[in-house]
Amino acid sequence: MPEYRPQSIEQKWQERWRSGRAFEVTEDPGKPKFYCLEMFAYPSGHAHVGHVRNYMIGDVVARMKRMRGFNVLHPFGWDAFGLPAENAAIKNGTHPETWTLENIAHMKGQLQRLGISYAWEREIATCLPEYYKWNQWIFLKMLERDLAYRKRSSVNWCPSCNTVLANEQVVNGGCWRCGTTVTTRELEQWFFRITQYADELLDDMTQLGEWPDKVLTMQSNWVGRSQGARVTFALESNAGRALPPPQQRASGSDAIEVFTTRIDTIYGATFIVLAPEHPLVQRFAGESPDPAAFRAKVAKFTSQDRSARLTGEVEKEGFDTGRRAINPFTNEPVPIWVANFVLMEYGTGAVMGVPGHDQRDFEFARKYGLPITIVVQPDGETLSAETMTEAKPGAGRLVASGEFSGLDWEEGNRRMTEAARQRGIGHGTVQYRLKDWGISRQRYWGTPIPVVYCETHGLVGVPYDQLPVELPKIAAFSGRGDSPLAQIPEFVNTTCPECGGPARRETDTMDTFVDSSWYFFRFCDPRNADLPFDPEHVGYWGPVDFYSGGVEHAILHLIYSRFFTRVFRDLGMTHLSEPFARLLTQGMVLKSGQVMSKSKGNVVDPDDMIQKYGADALRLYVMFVAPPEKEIEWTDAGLEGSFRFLARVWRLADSLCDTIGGHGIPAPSAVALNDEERALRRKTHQTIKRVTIDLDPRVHLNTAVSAMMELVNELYAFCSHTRCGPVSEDSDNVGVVERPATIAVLKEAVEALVRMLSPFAPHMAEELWESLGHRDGITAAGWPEYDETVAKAEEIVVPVQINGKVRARITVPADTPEDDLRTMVLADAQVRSHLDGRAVQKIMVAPNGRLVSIVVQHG
RNA sequence: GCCGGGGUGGCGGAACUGGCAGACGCAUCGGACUUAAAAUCCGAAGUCCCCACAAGGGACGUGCGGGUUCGAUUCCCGCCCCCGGCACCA
Repeated sequence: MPEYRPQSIEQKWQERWRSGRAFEVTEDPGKPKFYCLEMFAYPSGHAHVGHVRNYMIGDVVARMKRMRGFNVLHPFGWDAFGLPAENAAIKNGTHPETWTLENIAHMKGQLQRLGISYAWEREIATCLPEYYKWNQWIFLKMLERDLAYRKRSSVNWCPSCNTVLANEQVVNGGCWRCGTTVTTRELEQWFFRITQYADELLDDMTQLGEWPDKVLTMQSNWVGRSQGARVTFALESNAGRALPPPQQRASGSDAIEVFTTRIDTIYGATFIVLAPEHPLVQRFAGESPDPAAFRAKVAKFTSQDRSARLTGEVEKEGFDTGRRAINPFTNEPVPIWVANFVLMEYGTGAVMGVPGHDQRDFEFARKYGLPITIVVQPDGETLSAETMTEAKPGAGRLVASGEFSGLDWEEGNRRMTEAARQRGIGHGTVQYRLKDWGISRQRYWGTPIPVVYCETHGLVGVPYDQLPVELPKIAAFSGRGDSPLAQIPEFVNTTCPECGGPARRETDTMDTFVDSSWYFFRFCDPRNADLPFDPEHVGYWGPVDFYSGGVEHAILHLIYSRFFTRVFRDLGMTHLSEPFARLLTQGMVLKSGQVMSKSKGNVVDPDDMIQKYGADALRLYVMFVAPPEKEIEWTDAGLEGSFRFLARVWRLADSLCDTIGGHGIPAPSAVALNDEERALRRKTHQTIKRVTIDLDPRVHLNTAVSAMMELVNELYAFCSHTRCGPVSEDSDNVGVVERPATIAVLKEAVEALVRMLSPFAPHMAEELWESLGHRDGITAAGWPEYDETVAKAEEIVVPVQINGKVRARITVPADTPEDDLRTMVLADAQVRSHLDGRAVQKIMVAPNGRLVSIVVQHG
């Protein structure tokens, strides 16, 4: 008997799949489609087992769906633009393109050695002009529809390297290369107007029933919708005059507009706080008695570390501007302060301070001696402004709120919003945390933004027929100066498409998240030279039915992809709004409790494991050790266990293939079976049922493997009794199985097992399938079917509880009627000894006769 | 602080809708085979207690404390801890 030697088998089948184009697909209206996708890879160099876990999970699903008759699209590609390539160029002098393409070649080899069933002919790499051309195309469409626009925004700047830094190049506030403290600079940058879709992105999450709750929550936090109102506080100098009409007032500087979610507390608003960057602050400074001192106080706040201010690590501080505004509900003047905790980026950059009902305002008021007024009294409490030690946010009844006093706070909120609207001093509104997506990167290795700046025509999009704007080759990377592209005159200097006059190219490139926001559509039509994709192809394959990847992409990538899908929809290129029907976020692979990384030196290279145990054992181990969503701790012993299991299956099938591989073996349903044969057949069908459901729809890959292990254990026991198969070798008289019924049930069991195992261990399964006498490959063999009546147990063991404790077990035929069951239980000797003569108060049978429960008097 | 997920043997993990807790595997121990070992095959095993031992029996046991129920890992209430997200967001 040949030993299980995975290496030669795996090479053999990988070569056959490749030459037979086994996983390439075309559209087939006669078959249901299934689009199975794993997040494509960043070609960082060598993939470790943590990276490839995701691909193995997807491959099990793809292979299983193929066997179940689906037309499966399972493509792969490379998220090939990005900073590490550029960093490598700066450090080692390798060109980003060379570095990237070499990494792709290596990682592709690793994936092929794992036997992942990709349609490699559809492979894409985002760094190729044939791909990024379409990023530019999409950008121009967005520009036309006012979904792309320019505005000033700040970037990280290293004053020593004299260059812009990406967020990930800022380490603890310093430059990644020289450690110099990073400052910020204002630059004109490009934005995508994702906020236009904020409501839709939030509301449509109800359609994402097959996404993890975790991801939905994260996205919903990210969009951060809050319902509230904008209210205008007039400046005191204008208090005597009648207010001008609202449209003039909103833009005028004689009033302050605040955003609040609790307009019902406005009678308790005893001060106003402006962000240091608020436009009125500069005016107040100019009008103040000592403008220099005023500005110095403002500058103290604006110079505070940006991120620290945003995260609230800086102590709350403020100062009184000396100016006052009129609370439009109380008509009382309130002081206007400036403080570092108010952010210009959110809302209107001005807030009303309600210290009685907002903890932050409370602390601020106590610190600076500002008045506190209670305007909401919670049920069963009487608050007092003098004695309270913290603010009381939340529910209650309005007090000291004029005509609104006595109302419940929610009702008050509605009425006061309406009152503000009627009086022209405010309106209900919705505020989002989500901001427009800044896509400009002052980097080389990305998609050039297809825009030129003409001296006479200003900003002009590059015409579609001139796409792509190709990245020029750069000889050397210094990591200094402006955008690398700005340093190449041949690139920068161009002509205006409108007038032919001199023009300057945009030198920023796009955020690489643009590349990944639509690649799943490109896979449907990867070589299209006229469009990003043909709507017909996406119409057939879309949406992605099963998408898996790391939870680190829960927000950005997944929300940008949802945004892009809606943009394509509005361009008439797809009917879809949601790109991914089902999402699985796979857990990480840890080694000694830590994430694998090159710097920690704890990476496990799949190639090493393949060499030692084979790709099949590696795949099986990773699937078996935990559910796909959970993180796993790598152990060599576990991998060895999986190898042992595969070798056990190998010995079983190999030793039986002469017996069960022949022709003319009857179907198990056509012959009379003895008890043992019937039991094996039942186990076979039970296993098929469990594995089928565990894989689809549940994707509980670990329990599917357990079920197959149980079947193998049962098969070994069966062989041991019938003296055949792998256990016959040891014995003196090798058992030759002659009973056709035995052969029939063995054949059914082994063939079902091999087929079910094939998504996990495809090479071995193909090899065994072939040695069992099949020619057409295991995918064509289809998924085994189970017969519910065969799977059903004939006899069941019914536990008997007496006062909640299991005291006996009786074996009865399945489907014993409840009444009979009661009688049998009460007649059972064991039960009677436990009853000990006590009277039965109650006896009940669990649904399907799974358990009998008796209640007796204690005694 | 708000939101989401979780806490089960020595370890990874099972348990579909409230019905035998610990499937399957790892590690461990024992037996068979072997001159021996490895490999393989077969078997044991939650904890504690009773019994000289075994057979057998009992108590306890799914983070903690209560509750509902004939019956709770599962449902409800109140806590503790761990992981993840958001957060001076008005």
